[in-house]
Amino acid sequence: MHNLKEIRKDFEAFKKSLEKRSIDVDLNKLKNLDKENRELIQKKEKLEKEKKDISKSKDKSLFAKSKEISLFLEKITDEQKSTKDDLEKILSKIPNVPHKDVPMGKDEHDNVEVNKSGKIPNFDFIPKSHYELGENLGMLDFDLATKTTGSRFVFVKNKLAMLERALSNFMLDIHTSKNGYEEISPPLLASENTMFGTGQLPKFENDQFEVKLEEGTDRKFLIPTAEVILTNIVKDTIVDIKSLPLRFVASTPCFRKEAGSYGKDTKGMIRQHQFYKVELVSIVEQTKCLEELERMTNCATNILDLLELPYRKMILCTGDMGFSAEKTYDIEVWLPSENKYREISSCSSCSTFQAIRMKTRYKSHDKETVYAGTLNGSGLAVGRTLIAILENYQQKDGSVTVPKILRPYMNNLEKISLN
RNA sequence: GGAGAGAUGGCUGAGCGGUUGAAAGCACCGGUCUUGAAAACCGGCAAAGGGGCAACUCUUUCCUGGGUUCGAAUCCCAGUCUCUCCGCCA
Repeated sequence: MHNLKEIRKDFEAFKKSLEKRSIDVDLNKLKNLDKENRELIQKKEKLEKEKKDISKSKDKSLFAKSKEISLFLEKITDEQKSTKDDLEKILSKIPNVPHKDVPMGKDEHDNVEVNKSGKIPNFDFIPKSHYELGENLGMLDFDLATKTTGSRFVFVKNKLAMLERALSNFMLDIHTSKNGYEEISPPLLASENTMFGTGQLPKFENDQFEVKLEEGTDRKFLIPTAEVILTNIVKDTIVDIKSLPLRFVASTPCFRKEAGSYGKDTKGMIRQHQFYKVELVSIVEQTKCLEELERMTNCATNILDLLELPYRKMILCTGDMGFSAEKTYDIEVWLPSENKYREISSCSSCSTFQAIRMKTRYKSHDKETVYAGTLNGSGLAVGRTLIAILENYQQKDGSVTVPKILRPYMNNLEKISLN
């Protein structure tokens, strides 16, 4: 969320900075509501002061007047409250402003490649897709998931289930022992307020799975990413600056409705309603966001290096960035069957955008209370890593070689095959 | 599910109708002392919002939302959460 005070300082500049992003918000209305709101506040405070003075004076002759003021004050207060609500409603739906480094663009076609890494495998046969490989091995079962649950779910079985588990453990080990992240096993449900904090609500309610609970109780949502729950660890707190940066990692299932992506990636497990992801979250001093973004992205690509998977790093253009981000790198892994790179990680700096929503602050070195910076990134999406391994490590006979670094996590298994 | 107890500043914790934004302690910051540090002593230290170029000033906030009152952290009602005991399930 944006700081109204900052917006006010230079409204035109703010307006301009958002032109790069596709937004459906009436910024002029925002400006007017802000003005109206402040006028009402002044009126209100004047009355409150009057009332307070009377009560302090303990002058009985003025008590009746105070009562009168109360009545009027009630009206003004209601009016101010509803103006404030309208204001917040608009404000909460405005996306973060892109950082200057971010290239202008409309959609994913305008993203810019930063670098490539790894060797694209050369096959002397036509490489199969991950779902062909998985189904032939009898270790990916989409039909079974349709039977028990519905579309966009999958059963991962046998050695591939083991591989999935190995991937999680491997990634967690690297991030905790080498990259300084603290491992967390968090709740998978988040409250409405938590979802608001990271920006999933109110604008993207349609993408979320809400859990049906008893009437009258607080709403709860299945987390679409561990980012939500890990970032909100510092919700409503003034963090000790000495404890920064905070770095958390978790491997959790993620749940997404994927509304609006009907017909997209319907085959295979690229786009599922449920998938495992190892998520990295950093809470930093607001001046250190971009520095941390580079670090975090390196933590993610390091996993691909270790797995010896070819990838490229992209910087997202203004039109393709997520709601809360000021700058985002996508890491895309090579998928032989599609003959192209596909997203396997997304690392974003959210500047103070989420911190303002969550009320996460710290005392800066010059003793000011300021908002923290938050970052999140996948390190990596486990399901898609599984796909990448299947496709890049496939053999002519339909078996799959286990990447060397994972073998210790799989009883030294070297090959996944039918037998 | 039944019975109690509680929710106060970064933390611990007093206050139970009127200069209480809130005692005290810890933590933190500044100073004296010290070769340096520790200790001791002195001083400072909440957040959000409004007005002002600024010094500064005003308002709100003691879980949340209502109510009583000229006046509420303090009284009443509703809700949320936490803890203890019993039951139930793991």
